[in-house]
Amino acid sequence: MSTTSHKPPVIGDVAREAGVSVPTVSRVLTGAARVSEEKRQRVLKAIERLDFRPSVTARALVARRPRLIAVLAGNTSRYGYAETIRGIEESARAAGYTVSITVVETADEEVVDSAVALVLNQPIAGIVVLKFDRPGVAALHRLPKSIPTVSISGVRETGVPQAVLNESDAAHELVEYLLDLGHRTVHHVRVPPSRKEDGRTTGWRRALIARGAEVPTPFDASWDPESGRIIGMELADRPEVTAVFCGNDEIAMGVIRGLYERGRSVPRDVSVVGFDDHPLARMWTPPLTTVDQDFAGLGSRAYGLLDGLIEGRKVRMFSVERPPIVVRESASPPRG
Amino acid sequence: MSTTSHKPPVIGDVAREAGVSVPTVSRVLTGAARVSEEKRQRVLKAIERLDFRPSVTARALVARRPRLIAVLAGNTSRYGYAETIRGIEESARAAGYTVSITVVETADEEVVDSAVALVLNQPIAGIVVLKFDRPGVAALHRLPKSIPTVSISGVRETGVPQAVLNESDAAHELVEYLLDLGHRTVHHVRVPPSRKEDGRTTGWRRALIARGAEVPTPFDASWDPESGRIIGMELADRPEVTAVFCGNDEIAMGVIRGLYERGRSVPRDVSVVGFDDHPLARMWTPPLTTVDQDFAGLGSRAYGLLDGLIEGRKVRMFSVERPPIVVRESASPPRG
DNA sequence: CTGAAAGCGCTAACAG
DNA sequence: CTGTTAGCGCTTTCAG
Repeated sequence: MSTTSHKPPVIGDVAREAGVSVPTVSRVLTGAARVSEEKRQRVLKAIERLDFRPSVTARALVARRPRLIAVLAGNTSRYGYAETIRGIEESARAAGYTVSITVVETADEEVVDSAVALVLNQPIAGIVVLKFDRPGVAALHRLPKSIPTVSISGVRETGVPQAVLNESDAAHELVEYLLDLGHRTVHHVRVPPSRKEDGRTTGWRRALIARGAEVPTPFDASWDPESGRIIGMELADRPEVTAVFCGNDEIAMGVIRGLYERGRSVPRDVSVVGFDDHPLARMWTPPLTTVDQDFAGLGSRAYGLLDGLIEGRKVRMFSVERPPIVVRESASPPRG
Repeated sequence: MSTTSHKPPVIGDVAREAGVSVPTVSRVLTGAARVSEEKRQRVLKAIERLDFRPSVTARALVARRPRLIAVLAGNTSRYGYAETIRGIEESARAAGYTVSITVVETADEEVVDSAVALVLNQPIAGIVVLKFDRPGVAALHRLPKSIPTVSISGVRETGVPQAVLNESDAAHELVEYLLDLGHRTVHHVRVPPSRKEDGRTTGWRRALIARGAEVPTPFDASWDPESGRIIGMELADRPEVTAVFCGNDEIAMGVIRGLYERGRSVPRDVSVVGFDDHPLARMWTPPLTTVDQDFAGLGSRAYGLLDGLIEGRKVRMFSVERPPIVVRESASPPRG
């Protein structure tokens, strides 16, 4: 006398349907022990007939460790973020983990706390926090120490294990390249920093100081290319500006556009370089000189560290990589 | 005599530490019933001291419905995908859901099945599948019917409830615009279609036929702008090509670059239009004429449908929006 | 208000 | 091989 309920079937329903005990069903489900072929078939049939799917929650409660990795980020769709997440997901998936994403919109306490609460409300094996911006940094600070956590950043910092792209060295090299071209100094348009100063800005500053060049006040852009365009228009009115180092390629494209709208040509009138090697950087006119950041690889390395933590292996605190600069056509010697 | 174990504390530990029963701890945790202020404080202290966090898995098993929404997509980092995911996550988070992402790399059966298995291996409340490509379509077909599912697409199709951006109408309008400018026909470079033909291509074809224009064979690009560049170079050698409608802005930018590298100018020599209104479309030289696709809104609408399904409300099968075209400077009347 | 008792759905340990 | 017996960690009756 089966009650036609509309709730999903449970293992007991299958057992009854197949005329076996619950553990026997479990055995065919997990393959943990041998079951006679006959009962096995009956069970399989019953499972099919009932469209039964074991409750992952119940399974998790009994034995299995969580197979979910949470990513906390200030953003998901901008190039660097999206690629980093892609790298994490790809590696995690290969290892049988699912990745969840929760964005931390601002660094406000409430916002951060509610995002963190959301994350902790899932059965997670570990957390990756993208520390590219203020919200990311804030989130990291609110996470309980008891959960395996790694961070991703553009600069080495103590705390949890960290995957980093050494941005300051790359920026340093890029600025030196500009200086070597003959520019007296290099102006800088930065993206929203994660703390006082990001690696890109630090590298720029150091290179300038090392060469005894003047260090101009940086311009502040948002993540929107449009903000770069506005700054580009301002820059167009300042003849002393001959070289500009932008915080990322999208901003560089905006800056170039702004310059162009004000009648200045790149690189003839002013050289502009970016950072990241966005897929469109090479399509731009002129093709952008920039730094090739392997974000997907970065995400992948972060997963590697996290996996070590989860498995209880001894993991090193840093996985650092030095991104190479890629010279194209948006920078040249200054005029005259 | 407390055993100093290194396993995370459970509710029983807290109860012992506070000198109360387990249900009492549970009551202060959930606020489900009144607890004397004194015991309440003792419990809170014990929780703090032990750094206890209730097992979400156990909680889920007892009562709570899953608070995880899975997104299945062929890709996560390309503009349209990333923005759509952002829209889903934003709405889901506002409603207290976390979003997981799993990529379906190809439409191969094994690949699709393992991605689907990964998703079903989490306690999920519902699924949204991005049906922008073959892998997405394939994944949708392998999903059990018993789980609330919605899809996102550029064209109306029967099946599960669906959020759609009416791409064919927009493409139709864009092609008409080009024809009105005086072009005899419009060539088409398409991105990888999700089925025989995508809405963008259908709209293009229909517009051409409606006007009695010749329908040239479309060119096939990948998602990589570089593939657009290659095609652009080919196009440069064909003087009969005066207008090109590209499957998305990134491809359009590649096409323009290829044309440019072969000495042709846009829009003077050939008009090129894109699709999506990528943030860089407006920065491009020339600024791209395109279709303004509200991907984030699309994701948000998809979440709305899914939420209805999860809550058991009656939900309509379609949430359709018609994206507007945005005229900028990459298209003009043909020369001569 | 509060403790004892009874599960949630599944797997593991233990006898046969 | 297979059924019975115990839980996993938490919430929810159900008596007091």
